[in-house]
Amino acid sequence: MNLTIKDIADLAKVSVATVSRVLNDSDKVKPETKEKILKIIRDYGYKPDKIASSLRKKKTGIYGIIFSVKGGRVLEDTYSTKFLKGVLTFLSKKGLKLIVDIHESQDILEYYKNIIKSKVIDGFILLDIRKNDKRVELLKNENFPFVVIGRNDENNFVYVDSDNVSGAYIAIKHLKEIGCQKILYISGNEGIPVSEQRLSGVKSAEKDLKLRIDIEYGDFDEEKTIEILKSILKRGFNYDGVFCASDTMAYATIKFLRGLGIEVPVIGYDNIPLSEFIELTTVDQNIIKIGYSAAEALHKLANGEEVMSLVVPSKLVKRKSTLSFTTKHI
Amino acid sequence: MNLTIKDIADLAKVSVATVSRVLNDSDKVKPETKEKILKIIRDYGYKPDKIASSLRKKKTGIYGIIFSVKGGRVLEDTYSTKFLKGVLTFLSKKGLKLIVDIHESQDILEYYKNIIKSKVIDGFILLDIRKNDKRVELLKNENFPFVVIGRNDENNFVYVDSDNVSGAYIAIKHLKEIGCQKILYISGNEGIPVSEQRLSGVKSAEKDLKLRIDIEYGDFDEEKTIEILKSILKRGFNYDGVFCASDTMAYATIKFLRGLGIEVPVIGYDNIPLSEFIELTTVDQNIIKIGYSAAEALHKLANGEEVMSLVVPSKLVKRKSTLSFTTKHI
DNA sequence: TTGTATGCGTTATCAT
DNA sequence: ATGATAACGCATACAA
Repeated sequence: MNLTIKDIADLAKVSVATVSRVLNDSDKVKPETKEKILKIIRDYGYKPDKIASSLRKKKTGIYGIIFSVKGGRVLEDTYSTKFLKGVLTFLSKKGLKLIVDIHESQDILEYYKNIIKSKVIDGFILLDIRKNDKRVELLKNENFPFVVIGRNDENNFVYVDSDNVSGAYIAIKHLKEIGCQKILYISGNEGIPVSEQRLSGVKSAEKDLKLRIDIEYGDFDEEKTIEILKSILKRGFNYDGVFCASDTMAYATIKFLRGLGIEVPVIGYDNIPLSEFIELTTVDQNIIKIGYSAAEALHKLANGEEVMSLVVPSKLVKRKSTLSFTTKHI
Repeated sequence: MNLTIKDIADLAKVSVATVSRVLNDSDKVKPETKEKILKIIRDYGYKPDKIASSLRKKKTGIYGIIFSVKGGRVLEDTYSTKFLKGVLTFLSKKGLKLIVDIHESQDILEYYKNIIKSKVIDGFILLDIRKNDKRVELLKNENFPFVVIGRNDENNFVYVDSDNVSGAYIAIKHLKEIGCQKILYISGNEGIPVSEQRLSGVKSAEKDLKLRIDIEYGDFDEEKTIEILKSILKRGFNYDGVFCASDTMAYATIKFLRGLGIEVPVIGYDNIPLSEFIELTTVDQNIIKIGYSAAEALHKLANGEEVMSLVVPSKLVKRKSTLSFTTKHI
């Protein structure tokens, strides 16, 4: 049989109200009685029932994140785990919990709605945000706390995003530093925010650093990258540096060019595990930090605090794919 | 303002008891009134408060898993995500939830104890099981439902484990099939269950298939593997096939031997992402299935059903690290 | 500073 | 087949 607050009250010869007060360290309790109660709580190993407490307080201390099985983060890549680790690092420090869930993408709105009404979580972290995301509309209507990872055009919400602009900028800057003058940038899909942000960083670096940078639009993947390179080769490949919007593209680039005997500095984006292996210089988004900050923001939001959106800086991880060229170029 | 069961009862002109009955589809309710109530529930979009329900039912429909930050699965590798994906696939199908947590390894028992007493979860999945694992003792004492991933010596609990014995067996069998006769097996650390199971599979394959297999004890990691290979090379390397207890070891082996101009079929274990990249033949544990089965077992256990432990078969993923030798050997 | 009493939204027991 | 009502364990408004 498990102890309840009533049992503790009886043992301490006080009322449940007083025990409840020390449990939530309300100040209006005499130090002596507080000590007495705490001792009994310790001696008997009493822990309050969080479900009962949640029902009363209308707060559970549990937050939620839903991974889409199709079309979004699938909870299979290292992004997901690193992100989770960041989130959990914050939450566990505060004694808070996280419900991780997955869902097929169809009736996703209904799914969110059910979870909200079931009252088990205090707030959501939203992944894979899209333009005119219906979830944002729903959560705002329900006045339910949430934090978005990434941005869209509206940004009528609190978000935590990677600083793609400066991330791309520092990559180009590094190419310049090792002596590159005419650079090829293979972008991600046109029209999606991440691509536009990275492209914008590339363009401002081009201006600031007085470089010549050609832009090609890829799709973050290998095949398209190789297509692009092939068509460039027809008119002659005369770049002394390549920057790609993803590590996958960078990998494809190196492999393809090497097959043709062309060796040129290449930088990728994301720092996926493969990149360490092939020693690819790349932009690391600091995903753990993003997760941590998102959890922190959500918790504040759920407690009625004012919260600002946040852009987390990335850092360049320098490896052989550029460093091995430093001597040649200088 | 959110609807409660009382509101629905009033709208339907019945008592809350009746509404509760249709909610939990108890059979003792007239079809017409049931329909009437269901219609109102649908029309008004009512969803019961799970916290209130949990308090009454003494069940939340939430399960828990705790990752150790130090010394265990760190929620950083692909094992963790694949496993989670399996678990969540089952749970989401049943409308159940999962709390994912991390914890520093120190007062881990206290941590489990707190969570149990807080009443928020109905059962645990235990990772990184060890000999005489204190958590097992605790959970058994508390009579709290749990399922273990892996085994130890006692096995006085329900577990879901990978079939390391047959996994190792099929690897050796494949080596034999491509013509290997004298095989080197580099084991994992002596004395831990996984190592012993894989070794046992190797040994029975040795007998069954009439092979000559030499055993060396490594530690699942690169450095030790290379040490072992170096010492073998002193007396001459005369193996025509190598099987390693991990992909990492297999990778080290290939790299090291290749550096010496030695090309020999190599098989690893785990099918980590790198292995696809380097085209390493390896044993895949089917981690997603393990996660799925564990969640299923836990749910049954938490509902008082009898549950058997389970050993999930692995499969061999054949790639170039062995297939490129098929012609030579035949 | 402490106690009393009520309610949080359900489910279960016992009537009817 | 349905209703009235007492729990579930805790937190809080109000009283003392």
